[in-house]
Amino acid sequence: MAAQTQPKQSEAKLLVVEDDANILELLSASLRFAGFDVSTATSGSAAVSAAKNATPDLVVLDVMLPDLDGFEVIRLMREGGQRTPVVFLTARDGTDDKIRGLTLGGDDYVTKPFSLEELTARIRAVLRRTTQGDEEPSRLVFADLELDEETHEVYRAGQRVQLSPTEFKLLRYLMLNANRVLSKAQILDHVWKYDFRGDDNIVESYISYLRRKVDNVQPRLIHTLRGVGYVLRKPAV
Amino acid sequence: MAAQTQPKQSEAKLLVVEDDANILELLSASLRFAGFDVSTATSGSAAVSAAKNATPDLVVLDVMLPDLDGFEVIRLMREGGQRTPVVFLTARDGTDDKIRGLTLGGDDYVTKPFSLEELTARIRAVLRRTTQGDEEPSRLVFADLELDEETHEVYRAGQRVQLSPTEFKLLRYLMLNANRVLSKAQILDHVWKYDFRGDDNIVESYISYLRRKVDNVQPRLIHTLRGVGYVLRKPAV
DNA sequence: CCCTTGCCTGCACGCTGCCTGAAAGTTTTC
DNA sequence: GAAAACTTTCAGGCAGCGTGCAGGCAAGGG
Repeated sequence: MAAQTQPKQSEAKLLVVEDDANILELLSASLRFAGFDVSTATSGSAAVSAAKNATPDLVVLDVMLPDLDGFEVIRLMREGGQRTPVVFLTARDGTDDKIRGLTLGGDDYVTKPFSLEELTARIRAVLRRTTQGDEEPSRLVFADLELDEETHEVYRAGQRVQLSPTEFKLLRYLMLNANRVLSKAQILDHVWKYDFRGDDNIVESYISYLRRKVDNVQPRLIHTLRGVGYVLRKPAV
Repeated sequence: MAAQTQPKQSEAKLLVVEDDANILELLSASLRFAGFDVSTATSGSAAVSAAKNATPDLVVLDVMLPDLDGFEVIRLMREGGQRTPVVFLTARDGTDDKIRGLTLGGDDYVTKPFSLEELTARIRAVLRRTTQGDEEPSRLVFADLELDEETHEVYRAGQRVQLSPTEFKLLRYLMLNANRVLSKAQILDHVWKYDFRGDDNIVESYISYLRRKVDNVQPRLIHTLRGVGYVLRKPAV
């Protein structure tokens, strides 16, 4: 495992609202580690008052809560004059029409089960577009590799490359952690959904796909460290 | 065994939780020797209260415990507001799917059987990244020999050298104990897994590999003390 | 000076970890 | 509802690695 101080947007204050203790723990541990200042609540009413006191920059909000649902929570918060952006966590139902139209106000949502990579990417995106003065670019660059988080476009040596969703998430994770050695377990924990029960081999497969698509030219950027993991870096000097 | 005052991070307080008496003894003895301030517990509930009282900087935690499992222990500790980082000890079973998610939040894990070298390296890595102000560099330097614990890169006289996992661990152990004479038995005990039952000759073999790869230039740094052991040091003046 | 002992290292064997092609299963798209 | 795209699993193959063995060499003592 490697340290993971996210370059910027760290210290943004997040309020995470989730009643499932396991998921709350999962979220708060990894978001704190990603550099956010995290506070938590486990019910709708607690969330409303926490939002009043803590004035978070963004709320991560499960829509399914024991007392009020997420929409009520937001309504109450906004009646109080707060216009805090929100990333909702929703069940996969799909039938939940209320979710539709959420992205209009600059908010976003992620369906459960999600991957941490995906959630943090959404959080970063929402913060990026709600923070005026947008110092935060949506384009990741490493060597001659470029990845645009907004348009989902990827270029290697100027050439456009088409990636599948999982390939894209994996590459983004590698780029965000360039020069850091990542174990397969770590990659699995961040890039795959938290309920994934497959084995490490799938990481090998996707590394293989990525190599074919974006690392088929010199210099090679994706390196294997046998028995340890993978790392995105410029070759040794 | 020789004295082994680790340069820094010593005096960090560790809580070691393990129900197997032999392993607990092995761990606490060698971690104390490595300069840590070690307290112990042999059950999950004892661990929770010990953590409350002793406020350790890091917990070394077997996931398999007679009463609560390691995950419960951590959840209880964190519900109590403690954010202590953890290095988990897990069986190699693989059947334990709870292992997923362990690398989140800056924690890490080591599978049994492990080598002491490996465990202490993980402990140091976790402490390094959870201690703010990170005074602790991940780079070991001795003469013109450099070893980066995070990227696993090794340089001799500026030249990049590729090492196998065991070669890397052995060199790290030598560098951490530079100027200290290490017997073959001692090296075996620290660098190889604790259930290794082979003979001393394997240490000779790996010293030989290391010499070829990183000690093939002047001045020679790896020295044999016939009948005693090996030592990494600059030649006598 | 020779013998003993400890150390060095080339070699070989088997194992493990990794890569990748292909098939099977799933989801999305049209 | 069919086709396409994507995800996941499986298995074969390969290279790197760990380990034991044995021959040779060097150091030190008698």
